[in-house]
Amino acid sequence: MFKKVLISDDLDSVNHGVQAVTTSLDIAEVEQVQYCDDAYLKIKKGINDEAPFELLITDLSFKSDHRAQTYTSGEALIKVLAKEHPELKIIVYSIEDRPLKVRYFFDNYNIRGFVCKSRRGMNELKEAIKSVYAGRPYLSPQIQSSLNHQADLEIEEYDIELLRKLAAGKSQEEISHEFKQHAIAPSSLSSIEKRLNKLRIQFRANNAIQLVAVAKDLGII
Amino acid sequence: MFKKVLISDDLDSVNHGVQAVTTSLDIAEVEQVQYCDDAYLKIKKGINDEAPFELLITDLSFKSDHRAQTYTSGEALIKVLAKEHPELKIIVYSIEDRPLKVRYFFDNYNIRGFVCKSRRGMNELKEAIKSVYAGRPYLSPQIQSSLNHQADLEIEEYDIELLRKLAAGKSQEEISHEFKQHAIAPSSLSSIEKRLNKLRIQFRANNAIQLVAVAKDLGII
DNA sequence: TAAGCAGTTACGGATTTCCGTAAGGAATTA
DNA sequence: TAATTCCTTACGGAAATCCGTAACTGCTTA
Repeated sequence: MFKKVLISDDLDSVNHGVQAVTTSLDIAEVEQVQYCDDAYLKIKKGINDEAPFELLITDLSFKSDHRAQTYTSGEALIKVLAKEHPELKIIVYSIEDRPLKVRYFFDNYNIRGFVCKSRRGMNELKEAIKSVYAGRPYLSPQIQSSLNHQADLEIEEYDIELLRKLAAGKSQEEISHEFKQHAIAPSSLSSIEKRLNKLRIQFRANNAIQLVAVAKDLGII
Repeated sequence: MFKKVLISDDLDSVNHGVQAVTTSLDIAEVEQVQYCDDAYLKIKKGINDEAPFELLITDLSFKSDHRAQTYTSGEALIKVLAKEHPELKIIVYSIEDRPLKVRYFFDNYNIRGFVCKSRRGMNELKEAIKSVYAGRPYLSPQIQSSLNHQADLEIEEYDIELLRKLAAGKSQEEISHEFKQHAIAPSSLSSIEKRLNKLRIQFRANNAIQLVAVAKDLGII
C-alpha cells in the first residue's frame, strides 16, 4: 500500500472523513492541507527531502478567503503538478459529476482516479486508492456509464463564455464586438444569435433570460 | 449537554466529520442519516418512543438518486419539522453562505443555528452546538456582519414572484396575464415593466438577463 | 472536378424589451 | 373642496431579441 499520501480539501469536515479512509488502509504517513498552495509546497518539499508523496487526493473547488493564493482551484493545482511531476498519482474527490468535466481531467492531466462525493463516497474512495495502487485507474460507478455515450451533447468553452457575457448584462451586439476584438471564432451577431438559439433548444429555454437561469442552476456559469 | 442528536447529510465524508464533533462533546446518543425522509422518520419514531431527539444538524442540499423521497431537500425537511415539532432545535450545516438565504431560514423556520461549511466548519459547529444548548442562537462569523446591514435592500414577495416567472422563461406579457388571472396586485404590462426597471436600478443590471443572473447569485430566487 | 456538408455571415421581419411621458384613481393634507 | 402625493395604467417609439431564409466559405467525398 502507499506509504505517504497528501489530502487536500478546504472543508475540514470532509478532510476528516478522508483521513478516516486512509487510516483504515494502514497508510503510515498522511498529511492534510486546506489550501492548494500548501499542497504544492508540501509536495515540493517532499521531493526535496527525497521523501516524495506517492498520492494526492484533492478536491476541485476551494473557497477563497483572506489568504492570497497562487493556485485557487484544484484544477490549477493539478495542472501544474501534472506538468512538473507526472509521476505523482492524483485522485480527484469532488462533488463534480458531469461527464464532460470528469473526462476532461483524465484527458488533460492524466489523473488516476475520479471519485464523486456521494452517500458512498468514502467506500468508493477506499476502492479508488487500492485500485490506483494496483496501477488501475478508478472511476465512480455513477459516471462510468455516462462517460462515453454522453459525449456529443456537451457544450464547449465558447458557449460558456457566451453565457457568462450574457449574464453580465452584455447585449448580443456588444458580445459580437468583443469577440471580434479578441479574435474569437464565430463573432458575427448572426452567429451569436444562432448559437444561442441552439443552446435554448438544448436546454429547453424560451428565451435568453431562462437560458441564463438554467445555466446557473446547472453550474455551467 | 444534549443527550440525543441526529445528523443528516447525504455525503458520508461530511457525516463522518460531524460525528467526530458530537463525539468530542460527549453526546451519548448520536444517529446519522443520508436521506431527509430517514431523518423525518427517525424524529417521529423518537417522539413515539418518548425519547425524542433534542437537536437536528442538517445539510440543505441532498442529491437525488434511485430512492424516491418525500422530502428532497433540507429546506423541505426543516419546513415540515418547524411546523410539526417547533420544540426540536435545528442547526443548519451547509455550504450556503448568501446572507439572504441564511436570514430566510431564521425568519421562516426558527432555526437555532447556521454554520457555513468551511475550513473551520467543525470548530464552528462545535461552538454552535454549545451555544444552542445554552439557549443562544449561533451564526458563523463570516455571515454575522453581512446579515444585518444588508437588511435595507427591500424586495417584497411580489418582486420575487416576478423574478421567478422571468427566470422560468415567461414573457412580461405572459406574466401580466397570469397576474390578472390570479388577481395579483399590479398586473398591467406597464407596471411590470416599471417594477423591473426599479429592480434593475437597484441591482445595477443592464437588462432582465443580468437581473435574473444577480438575483440567482444573491439567492433571491 | 463536382457535389455535398458544416460552419459563418447577412438580411428582413415579427416579437419583445426598454424607456420616457402622461393620464387616471385613491389616499392624504391643507 | 382643492391640492398634493403615490400608485397603477396607457401609449409610442427606440432598441434588442427572436426566427427563418439564403448566400458564401472551406473541407470532405464520390
